[in-house]
Amino acid sequence: MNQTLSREDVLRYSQTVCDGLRDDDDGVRREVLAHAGNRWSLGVIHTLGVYGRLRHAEIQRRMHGVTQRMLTRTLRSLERDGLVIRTDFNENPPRVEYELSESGLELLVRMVPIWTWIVENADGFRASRERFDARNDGD
Amino acid sequence: MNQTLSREDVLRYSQTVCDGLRDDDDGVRREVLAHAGNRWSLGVIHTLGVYGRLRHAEIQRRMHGVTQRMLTRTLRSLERDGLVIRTDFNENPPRVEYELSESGLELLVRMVPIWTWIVENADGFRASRERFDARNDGD
DNA sequence: CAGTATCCTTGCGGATACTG
DNA sequence: CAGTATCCGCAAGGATACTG
Repeated sequence: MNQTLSREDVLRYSQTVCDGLRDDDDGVRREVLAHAGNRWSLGVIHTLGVYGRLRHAEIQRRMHGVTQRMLTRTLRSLERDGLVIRTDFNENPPRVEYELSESGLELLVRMVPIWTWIVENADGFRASRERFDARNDGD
Repeated sequence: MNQTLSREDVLRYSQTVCDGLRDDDDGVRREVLAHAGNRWSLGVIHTLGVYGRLRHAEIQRRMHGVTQRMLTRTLRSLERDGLVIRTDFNENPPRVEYELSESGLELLVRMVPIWTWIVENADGFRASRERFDARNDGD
């Protein structure tokens, strides 16, 4: 849990964040980052990471609660940024397979520590919220 | 760039993602994760990480383009999840200072690799998008 | 200075029905 | 099977004005 990472360690590296956030004219960086935070992207990346090549319906079956529409949208935006590779076999009935690109795998690798940390500390977050809400009820 | 991380390495760790995404009744985990991906949260966390304790207006000055309203909202939600500590000195004129909590620093630590990776590969993402858009123009 | 209050636009996410 | 096409509610994000 304790990373024995001093504030100085963080600062040394995190200057990149500042620089990167500023000159992002087209917003690409922020949008790639958004893949980490939105409803389905991480789930898709993870599913493809674990199971390899999958068809549309197979992904949907392995994820909880995605609609067909949102899955399509998510896959499109991931494909656009090169994180997911789409292969259309042009068959009838249609067969399309999705797999994680090298890039997508790299993102997954870097997301795992964060997600693990969140899961481990979920109770702490919940508690913090309860305290906050209690404090702000009496206003 | 090459992480020499095999697909197996990733899978070993990333099972947590799957488990964590499923039984998240109140959505706390996903919402904490969202701090990583939304417009301003990461910027605030980074700014407080670099500069330490800051007042509302000082944060705004150091970030590019945040409105007062969005900064307040962002700070509130971060405070609620215990990532940021708010200290109100109850003075007049008002003085309120914000700083990163231990928890917030831990998130920042885990965000730095992702952000660094995104910044380094931004050109690749841009290129991927152009190819994608070109492909899908001819439809 | 550190906020609220108000109004507005945009896009996310979901439900449902339809198509090649 | 792998999508589109519609329609919808909701929250993010922004502009502007006001307050203790």
